[in-house]
Amino acid sequence: MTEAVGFELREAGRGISPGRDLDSLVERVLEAGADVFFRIDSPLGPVFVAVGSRGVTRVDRAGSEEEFCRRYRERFGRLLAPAGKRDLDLAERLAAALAGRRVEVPLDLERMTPFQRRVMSVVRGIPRGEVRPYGWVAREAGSPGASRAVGNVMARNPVPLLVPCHRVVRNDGTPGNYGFSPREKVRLLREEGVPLEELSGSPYTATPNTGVFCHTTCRHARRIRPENRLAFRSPADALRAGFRPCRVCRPAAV
DNA sequence: TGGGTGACGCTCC
DNA sequence: GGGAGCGCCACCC
Repeated sequence: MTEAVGFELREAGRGISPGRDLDSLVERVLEAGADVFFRIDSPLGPVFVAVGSRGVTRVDRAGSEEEFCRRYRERFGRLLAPAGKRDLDLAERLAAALAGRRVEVPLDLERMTPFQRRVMSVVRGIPRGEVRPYGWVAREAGSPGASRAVGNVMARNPVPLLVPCHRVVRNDGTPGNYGFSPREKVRLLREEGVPLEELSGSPYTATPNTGVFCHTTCRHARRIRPENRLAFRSPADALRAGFRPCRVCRPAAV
């Protein structure tokens, strides 16, 4: 079981006492004055995950343990101690969340601005296998037109995979950039079953049967049979053709 | 405080 | 079709 999540069975650091999950880990974090880190296999390969008293603070690709701890200390001003056997439940939950499954994992985004937190919350809600454009994220976060600012937030996402910034793409349906490289973004999206070729150039899909148009990866759009599909390049085009936006994926403001 | 920056988006050519 | 140029917005220094 432990091998399945790639969790390192290392004894806990100084001051860490027994506990079963996040609540008890929180108590121990507060006692020890140090946050706790895990090394877990993920779709990005092995990553370090740091957890503080309020939740996950950082996900980063695994280099050396020393380097991760040093950078964490510089950025957060806190020490890191390796998680222990007692933290297996949380390690498994983290592994599931990193793999894109819907698992409750608290995030500590205290250091972010209100706009950044709204963006993170919107992006966190994009389901596996679906993508949304930067402009849509900006609108849903309450700042229509701030798509470039959304890109800035994504570029500094402290918890990649847990906040799936790889599911945010350009308005024209092309993948756009990614912190770990655009190729990595494409790979992650393919693994999640996103039809990138179909998406590029026709990011919106409608059907005359209902008069509704969706983001092409919306779960409703993906049920439309090929012979009933109409592709659109923009919400404006779909609206002009007389379609109304889907109430689930909200491709346009109503 | 204000100018520089950027994982964007739109228009023009 | 695709690249250049510029606007936009939030954030940083």
